[in-house]
Amino acid sequence: MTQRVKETFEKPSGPPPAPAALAAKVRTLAPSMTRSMQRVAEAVAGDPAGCAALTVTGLAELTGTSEATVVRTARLLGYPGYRDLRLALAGLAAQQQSGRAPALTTDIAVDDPIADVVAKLAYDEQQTLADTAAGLDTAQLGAAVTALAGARRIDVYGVGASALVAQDLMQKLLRIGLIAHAHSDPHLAVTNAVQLRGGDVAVAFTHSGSTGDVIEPLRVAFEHGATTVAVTGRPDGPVAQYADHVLTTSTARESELRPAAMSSRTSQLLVVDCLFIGVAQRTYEAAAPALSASYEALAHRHRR
Amino acid sequence: MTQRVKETFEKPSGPPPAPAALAAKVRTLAPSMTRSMQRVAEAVAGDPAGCAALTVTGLAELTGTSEATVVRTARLLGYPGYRDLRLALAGLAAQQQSGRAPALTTDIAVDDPIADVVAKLAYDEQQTLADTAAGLDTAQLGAAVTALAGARRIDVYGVGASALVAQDLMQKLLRIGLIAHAHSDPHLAVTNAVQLRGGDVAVAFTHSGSTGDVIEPLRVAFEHGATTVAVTGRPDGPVAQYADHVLTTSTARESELRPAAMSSRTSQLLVVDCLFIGVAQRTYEAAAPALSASYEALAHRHRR
DNA sequence: CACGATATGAAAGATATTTTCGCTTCGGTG
DNA sequence: CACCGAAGCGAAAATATCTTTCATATCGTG
Repeated sequence: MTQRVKETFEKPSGPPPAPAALAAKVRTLAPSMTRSMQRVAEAVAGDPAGCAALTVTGLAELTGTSEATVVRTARLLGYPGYRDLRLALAGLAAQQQSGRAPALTTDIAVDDPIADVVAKLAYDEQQTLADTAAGLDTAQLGAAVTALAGARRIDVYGVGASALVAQDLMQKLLRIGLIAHAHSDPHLAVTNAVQLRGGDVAVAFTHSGSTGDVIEPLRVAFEHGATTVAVTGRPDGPVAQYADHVLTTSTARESELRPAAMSSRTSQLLVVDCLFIGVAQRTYEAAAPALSASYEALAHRHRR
Repeated sequence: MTQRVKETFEKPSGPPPAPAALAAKVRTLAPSMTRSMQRVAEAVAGDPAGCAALTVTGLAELTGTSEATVVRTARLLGYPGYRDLRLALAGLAAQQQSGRAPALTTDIAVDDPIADVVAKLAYDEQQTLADTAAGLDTAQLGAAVTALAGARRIDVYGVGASALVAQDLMQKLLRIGLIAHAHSDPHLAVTNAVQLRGGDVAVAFTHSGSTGDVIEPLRVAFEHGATTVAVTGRPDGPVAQYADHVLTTSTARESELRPAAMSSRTSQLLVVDCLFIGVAQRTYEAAAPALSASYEALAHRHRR
């Protein structure tokens, strides 16, 4: 068995920097930012139009940081430099200007009436979906789909809330005739990961990007030559180290009443759906009959 | 000695240069432009996005002119310099980009590019959320929340894709200190339902409203005096017969590639979240510490 | 409290933009 | 037809802006 090691760890190599996904990206990457960078990111996300009018030096002064920090932030957000961030900012500003009013989210309070809770939750989850869609790297997604579609065997890892997402992916893949297993028991996951080899695929779900119980089996799968996919909210987290393809899920603000698990689940499930549809497309000949077959099988279990 | 004068163009004194009116401005000012400037203006009006990516030098070369001419053109168009023209160009490009609607009303086709799949799925799920929120009966929801918050014991039923939703609800309820069990095995579900009595709550998830494996335990729970809640897409289906409270989930159109399970899951999960937040609000005193406690317990399982 | 790792900004270095300035062209004029 | 002046134009200098480097400051950790 050859020891696989990932060489480049910093360049996300995302194709073109996303235009509208900026706010989402800021939120997604915020945790991995330093204090100074967060100040810059905050300013940028808060007032795109205003910041677009500033030079590096200007923005540095405004945020009480240095030019270097501004450039670093721009890089982290996926642009080659400040100049390009600025262009994107101008674009964003123009969109907001012409488009609809920017989204403002209110937190859910303890004494909110139930109707408000429904409205706010629905809104937040819609936002999460939009952010996720905007932030998804379609190249990575396509690569993951290709790998899945041709896999001999697929393992899916996830614990806690992500275990359900893993199950969901497994169910869907099974339904179109692929061989998939979802593991939520870390020990069994590792035990099974050892069986994987080239041509197989391992998918790990972890919002934090640092869930040891999920990283471990992914690492084993990676080192055994399987194609590995990480679905995480922290594309720069430890899990990415062992992932051939990283799919980024969006992070919504969480509050006391709304744990992160809630929006991360929504986000992860969208990714699952995308993977599923993508694979179904690629394997259409085989998937179509399988889909209707499983539907038929269910019919008789329904009363009438 | 010849008196040399700094080459300046009159400021139109218009406050900010218009963003979208650029094409018009080019046409208006074309007659007063020199040949070289016209070439530049033409390029700019013809391909804003492309030009926004170019530096002065680049645009000068592209148009076969010089940097100076490019700057002069920018001035004539009302911008202080090329830099600002470039920003406006980026904004214009972004507007045009977002302007054309991606025809999201269509179904997902087998040959849709992956980017379209993402957009359509996200859009559909957003739609599902909106529909669900709009169609949810807050009175029923409130009643269900009240029942859950005061329950001695909670059973949750769901099979197939709904099993995951049931699990999700269980996980959330457990996290705030309630006693909940999710059953996906119909036999065990019935066996356990027998244990329920007044003050207990049973929740059933079934999109079709006619899944026998889920209706049966709910019926048993109902007959044993438990408060029963049905989350279904068919509020008039068989399951409603044994439900004290019916929460309606939305049904999106399904197609060959997009099974109903997909949108029903999204819809059901929103209901779960609403129930969860509702209960957390009612039991805030107990829930708040429980929430942070479970968060703490998880922390050490994360690397770093 | 020492240590290594990371974060940060000042200033040097590289690019991009703006200005300067002379060359060229062209139309009119003596 | 030679001459002149005005306007167009671009090469290159001057300036502004962006990027990189590097030394210092800071933080968490053992």
